[in-house]
Amino acid sequence: MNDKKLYKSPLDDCPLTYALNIIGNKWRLPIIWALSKNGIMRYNELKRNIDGITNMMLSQTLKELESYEIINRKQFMEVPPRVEYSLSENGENLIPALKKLADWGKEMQKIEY
Amino acid sequence: MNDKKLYKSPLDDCPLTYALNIIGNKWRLPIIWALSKNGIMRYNELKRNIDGITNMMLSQTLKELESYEIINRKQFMEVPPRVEYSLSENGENLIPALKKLADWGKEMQKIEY
DNA sequence: CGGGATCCACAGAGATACTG
DNA sequence: CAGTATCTCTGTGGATCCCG
Repeated sequence: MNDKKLYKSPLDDCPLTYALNIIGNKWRLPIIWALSKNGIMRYNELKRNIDGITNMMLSQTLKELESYEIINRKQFMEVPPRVEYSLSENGENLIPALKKLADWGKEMQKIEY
Repeated sequence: MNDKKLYKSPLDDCPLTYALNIIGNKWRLPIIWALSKNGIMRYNELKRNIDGITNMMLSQTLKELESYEIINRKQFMEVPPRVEYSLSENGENLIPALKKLADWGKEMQKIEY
């Protein structure tokens, strides 16, 4: 399961660098954001919600986020298959920090160019 | 000056994505962090302080941060040349948000693996 | 001292097609 | 429905050398 996990810097001394490695990839934020807004979501629901993401990127990123225990994956043994994703507690704890960053970003957008 | 600026997504709708594009590059955080700790710093001082950074990466990243108006560059017409860098107000405003993220990262580091 | 120019390597993202 | 497997390509970072 956690055979690979981080592929950036293995020895993440700085907590800030560590955090940014987690959310820095292209599709992680969109997924976290979507789950934060909608609560529990299924695979194809996420795919429809996140514009431009491919199956490969979605499933790969979901697996990574799961390995960080930022999201929960709940699989139902049914036909057709059903899998539900949601933010874990770690994931929820991230949201306020992201909001702060977003506030800063909003101010920045106003003054640039 | 701002002939190129962003080379990620030109139309950054989301303020969060916008913020992450700004701080997401490899050396931007280390530079911001160093300036936040030390106040005013000279070029070679930064270089000594940031482990592993090359001239190219340092000067390029400084220019980018300057174009975002996150840092100030003050050049003195002396021989030998002297240039001082420091955080601008935008840069200072970023620090609290980063601290929040770092707090989260610290919690994450504790529970993983 | 404080950079700039050029060339190159490689990780990470994308396209496409297939499967339990 | 919920994913995987390959293969390719581009952007970002790095090495090295040069300049005012």
